[in-house]
Amino acid sequence: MNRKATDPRGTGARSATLKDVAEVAGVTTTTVARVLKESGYVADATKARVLDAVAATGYRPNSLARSLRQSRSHVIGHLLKSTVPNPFYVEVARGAEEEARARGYTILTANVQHDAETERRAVETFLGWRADGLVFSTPADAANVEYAQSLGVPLAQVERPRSLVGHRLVVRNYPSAVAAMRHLVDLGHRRIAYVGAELLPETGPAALYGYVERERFDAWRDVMRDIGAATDGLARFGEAYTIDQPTAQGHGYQATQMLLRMADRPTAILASNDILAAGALQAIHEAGLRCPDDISVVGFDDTLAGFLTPLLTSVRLPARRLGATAVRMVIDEIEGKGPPGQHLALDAELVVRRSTGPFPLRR
Amino acid sequence: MNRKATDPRGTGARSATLKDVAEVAGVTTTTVARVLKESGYVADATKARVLDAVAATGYRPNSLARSLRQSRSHVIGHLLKSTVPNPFYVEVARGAEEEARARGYTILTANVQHDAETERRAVETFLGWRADGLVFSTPADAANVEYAQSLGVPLAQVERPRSLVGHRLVVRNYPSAVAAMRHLVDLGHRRIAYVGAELLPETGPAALYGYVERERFDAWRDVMRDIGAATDGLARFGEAYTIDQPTAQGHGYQATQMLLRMADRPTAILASNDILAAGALQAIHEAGLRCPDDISVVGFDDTLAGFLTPLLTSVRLPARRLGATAVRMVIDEIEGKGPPGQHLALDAELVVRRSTGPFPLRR
DNA sequence: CTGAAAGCGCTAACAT
DNA sequence: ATGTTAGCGCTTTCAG
Repeated sequence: MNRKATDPRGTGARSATLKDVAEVAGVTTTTVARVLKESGYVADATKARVLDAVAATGYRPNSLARSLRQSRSHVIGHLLKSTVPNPFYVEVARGAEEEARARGYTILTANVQHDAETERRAVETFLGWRADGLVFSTPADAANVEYAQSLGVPLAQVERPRSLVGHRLVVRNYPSAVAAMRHLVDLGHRRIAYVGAELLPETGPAALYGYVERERFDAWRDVMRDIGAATDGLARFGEAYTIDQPTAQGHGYQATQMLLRMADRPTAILASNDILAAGALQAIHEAGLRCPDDISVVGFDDTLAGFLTPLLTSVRLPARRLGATAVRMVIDEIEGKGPPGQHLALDAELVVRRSTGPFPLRR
Repeated sequence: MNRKATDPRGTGARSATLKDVAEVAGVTTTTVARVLKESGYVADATKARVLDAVAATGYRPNSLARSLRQSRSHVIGHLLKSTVPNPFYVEVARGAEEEARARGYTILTANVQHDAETERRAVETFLGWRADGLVFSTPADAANVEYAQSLGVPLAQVERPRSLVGHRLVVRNYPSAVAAMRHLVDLGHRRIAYVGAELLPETGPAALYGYVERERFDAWRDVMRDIGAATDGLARFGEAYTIDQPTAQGHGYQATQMLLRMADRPTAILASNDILAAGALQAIHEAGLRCPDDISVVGFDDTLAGFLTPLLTSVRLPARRLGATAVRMVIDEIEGKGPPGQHLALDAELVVRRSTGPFPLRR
């Protein structure tokens, strides 16, 4: 058998090339290629011989060579801000992978946590592989997004876009937060606290980043105003969580402790994510109170909700669809099937579980 | 400026090639290459001109071309069994990525959940990209691993190896489970229940897969025997969790309900993972009991532990190191720096939090 | 110290 | 219905 090519590891397993197949089938590489991509006319007899040869040689197309030749890699680079401890991004990644595979693309993933420098290097790596498009699932730094954009690479930003370039995909946080609040109000609550991450300024580049928290907070404020409830001292902001110290004993825990010490303490809490809500549940438990009997809690993201005690009422984000849609937009743009720079907002859904109950208590 | 090459999207952003740089610097591609990889003699003056040209053209090496030419892609394919809802695999992925980047490799990831067919396709994709090595972070099907092995691709299996090929990396579950049990025994517990996933047969291909659960169970059984405690009715097996219905209300919950109904109910529970432990906490809470006052709980994996109420005592797995080490072994083999087929076991560590307390109660 | 030339495996335009 | 040919961008001998 033909073994003239390189075989670095000496495994004797150099994979067959088109040429190998062609020789076995007694045709040229062109014909083999035609058979494999089912284009152009090939006689049935030849076709059969070629397919036999493909099977006999164990031929496997070389994506490297194809990409180089076509100046199209069919690779999408996916930059994930973080995946720990928040499974949200894992689902985004899955959605992205499924969509890409369905369209014949491969996803290159980089977990960049929240580091601008790591993100920059990942962009360079992806461009080195001549990725046809990029997806930033929550960009760490606007500069990186704009850099890629300036190079003409089709790209999408998922949640918390950092700038106005490329496709932007967000969650409609406001209405779902309003729904969560309405749920509490319908249960009879009027004294509802808000435990969230720090709000960033409304202007400047941070405005984009902060809109998730801002929308959730605005919903709380607006509903409270609509029902004519007092809000003094009921909104607590702090650091949602630190990636390297995943624990419920952070801001959610501490803020709730303070709320419970208030003379006129709240009867319900809207937390801006499940991690904060987990901290709230912990504080409630330690204070000897019961949820939802003494106080109701609503989370956001629906990541930990199903594992907490009691099962947490939370707002579920369309994570998988977010990833899939971002990839679809980018591929459509690459293939000239869709316009660039689309802006889309997907709906989230309130999942009612057991951490919310009526007030005043019926017993 | 030279724009003869393809520019499919008409962005005017065709990236510069070695040739472009060479023309600007007034040398040949050979010289540019020499400067870039800092090998061979290049006059300082030429070097400077080349570097200027690199900067001026915005040259970025084409990994596709380099890989094709060298028959070495510097790509490692990473097959992840699942990432939801268990953050364990996310950490494995991070470890793998960090190690790979440090060694100049790129990781291609595929989330294959638990599906053998998806896994097979991912292997094909990776081989299509001529990955230099593969890492199966918990293989779904032995056949896929053996197939890759038969092709001579260096590979590693992380936890739950399905066959005896390639590098195998596991966690020393037994001693850490013994440590967890000793912790409970030291607290005065003698009636300790075990809530785990179904044990698979000890022989046949499933034996490899089942060893994780088997080791954790064996530790429970052995310690119980050592302290002369009765074990009748105290071991409960079931489905740990279903990927698409992430909830604490599964086996852990139900098994604990049954345990709590026993006449001589256990004073502590060893759960074989945090999800089962979350279910146990839920059942305890709903039964009107308190943890650890009435019953202690120990989890495994330390994934949800930090978010549960009360904070769960759990065994932390060296997830990041697992991923990094698997990649290191594979790269070492690729580069001829290490032997193939290594078998390594890493230690896990008991993290004591608040779900475990003394028995009998001191109050 | 630098250059010329071949070729990695594939595709696509152009023959025949 | 099949073949010829010319590269994609890079690395690697081999010359000079």
